[in-house]
Amino acid sequence: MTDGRKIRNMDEFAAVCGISRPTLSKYFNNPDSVRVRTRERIEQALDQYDYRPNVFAVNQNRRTTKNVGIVVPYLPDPFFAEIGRTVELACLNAGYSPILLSSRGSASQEVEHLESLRSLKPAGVLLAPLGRNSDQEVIKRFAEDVPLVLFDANIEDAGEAFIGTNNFQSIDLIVDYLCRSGEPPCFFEMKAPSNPNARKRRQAYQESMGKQGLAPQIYQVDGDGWEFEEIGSVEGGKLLSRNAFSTNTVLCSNDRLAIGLLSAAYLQKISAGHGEGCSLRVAGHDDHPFARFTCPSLTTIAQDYSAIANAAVNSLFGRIESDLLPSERKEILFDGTLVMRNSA
Amino acid sequence: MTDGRKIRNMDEFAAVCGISRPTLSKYFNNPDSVRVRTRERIEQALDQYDYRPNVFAVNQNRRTTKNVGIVVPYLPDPFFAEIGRTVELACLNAGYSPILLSSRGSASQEVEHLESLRSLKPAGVLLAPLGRNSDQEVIKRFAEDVPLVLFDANIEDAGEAFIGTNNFQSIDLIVDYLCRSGEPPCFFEMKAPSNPNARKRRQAYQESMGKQGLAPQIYQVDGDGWEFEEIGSVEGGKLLSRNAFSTNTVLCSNDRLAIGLLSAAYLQKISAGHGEGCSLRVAGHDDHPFARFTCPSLTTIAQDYSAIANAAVNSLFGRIESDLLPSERKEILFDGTLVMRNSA
DNA sequence: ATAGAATCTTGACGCGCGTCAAATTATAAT
DNA sequence: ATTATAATTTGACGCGCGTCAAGATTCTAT
Repeated sequence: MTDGRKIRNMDEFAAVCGISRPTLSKYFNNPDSVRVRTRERIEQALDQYDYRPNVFAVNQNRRTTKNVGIVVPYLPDPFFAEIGRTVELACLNAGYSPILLSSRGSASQEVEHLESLRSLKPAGVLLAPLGRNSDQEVIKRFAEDVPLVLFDANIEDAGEAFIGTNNFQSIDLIVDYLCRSGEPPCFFEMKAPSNPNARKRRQAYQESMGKQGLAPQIYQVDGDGWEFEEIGSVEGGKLLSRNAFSTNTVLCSNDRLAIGLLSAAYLQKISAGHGEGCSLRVAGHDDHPFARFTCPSLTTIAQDYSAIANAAVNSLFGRIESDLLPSERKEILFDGTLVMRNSA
Repeated sequence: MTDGRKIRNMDEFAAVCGISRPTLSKYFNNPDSVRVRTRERIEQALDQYDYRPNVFAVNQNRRTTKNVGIVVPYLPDPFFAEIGRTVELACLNAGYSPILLSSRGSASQEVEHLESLRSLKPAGVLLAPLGRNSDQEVIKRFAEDVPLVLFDANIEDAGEAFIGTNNFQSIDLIVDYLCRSGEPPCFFEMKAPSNPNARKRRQAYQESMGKQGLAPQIYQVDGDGWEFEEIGSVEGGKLLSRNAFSTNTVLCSNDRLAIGLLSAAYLQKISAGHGEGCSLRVAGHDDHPFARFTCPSLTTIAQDYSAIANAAVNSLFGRIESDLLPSERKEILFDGTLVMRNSA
């Protein structure tokens, strides 16, 4: 349907569609800001000659762009791929241009991303920080210039808002379930977790056990980086073979550790699950995309991906579009839901 | 170390560092194109006043940018996350700005990404096409305007080059291994695979079996979309419970199907593996990041991610930097390696 | 039909940088 | 020291679009 002539810029397009350039500019900025008849004429011309405003010229001149940065700690981790994708979609639906970046587990990469985002004059940035390793000062300074919303992992006082899962609720939920359905759980985690959620979950576990009048038992293993399955498998395997767990029920700080632990159990021919003849129950947290396919399938807590993504996006756009000064910092926590499968 | 004054543009930076603006422009375009002493002066000023050229202004005026688009079919798939990440790194190391996009399994999204990349005036695009579902005509037309290199999945005659794995070699390798170590394999795949690699692997399987004088047995199951584990689990589970496989050895078209199949076997208490008392051997293809943690761990073919990524990137940059006309289309195939684990 | 408000057109400037030609200066080689 | 060569400076234009003010044209309501 495209005409032979190629439109090189807005002036030429203005010529062929008989609308002045400033009006076109207004239209592209917001189609509803022009009269209906004008809009129709423009859109008619638009699918006759396929013209798009030059992105660079547009962004150079607008005081603020429609770009939104999304930075996650580690994209090959399916959890972050999933939530990153959801946030991305929410941005698109709101008419913004999302740019999804992965910090690859490195704080300097995280800062680097923020710096290069800054030069894209983004309308705002959605950041799932690395956590402990993040350069918190840099992030706070960044938030002074650019509207910033944190999700998944919190950094005190940084950004406009934090959206995440209520680890105290979710851990309490699964601890309660585990206690009701069998032996009380011990807690399996990494010694120096980079993710602040991990610390919250440990505390939550301790609280929950306390509430039930039980003594918490925590097993912390060495390990660094993002190879959680490997760590769960190797270090968890050691604990299993030493018969070190004080109960037959292990609550893992996250699903990826649980996946590793289950694979170690399998190797040692320890049959995991909640059925007859099973000697090990394993539970996780996050409802990892892979959790349905572990052997046995993993009982876990599902975070409400889309609720978190939407709340984060709305929180950011609310701030952006109401030109108000940053209001008081908000923290929104969503409840997790228990996903009962076969491992516990 | 930054001075109080803020540099707003290249003119101001030229003033404070005593170098003319055109020379600065040259420097930012290529630091080695200016005299050493000049470069030193610039870089000295550069970390005194932190100035960065405006991305939009730069890209608006350069005939071709340093942007490189990377489009993969589905980013939540760890395989593509991994290879996408590797390609991204290779671009960064070559001094380009990668933009990683996911088609989310949709052909229209794939085309949309190409269109929006076009308006970023990219130096080139690296595309792992959806395959069967891709709009091949659009992609070919796109390649007329923008240097394009395909990887992972081929589209005949599209782009400058295709880089992938030699499925005939890799499948032959694993078929041979499976035959030597036990019963010859049957082949498990989806009925209408969107990925062209799947078709090649089926052919390769048939050829390999033929070479050994054996009759191929192919099981094709229904299923659409990207939930391969689910399909492998549900449909593979049906086959298992009907005892439909003609041999105890199943070669899956890819690891994700195999992961699903293994989970189904576990559910049905069929012990998979190559050891004593095992009644099912399962093999996959791709060396999925989780293949090490399935139960049992998955014997599979490892694709050489980084070789593919580097070859793709080099192929693209070779074309970009030598301003030659597109030379003859190249196809580079890398051999896969056998990863022996416990499932077969 | 007519006034008033809403919308559009005209013309012009600016954004920050790429790029070019001519003039000037620095460097290397004789 | 002289010359050839390479690098830099100066001044200027253009890229494509945002934005503004003044005037012309619609539209809406009475």
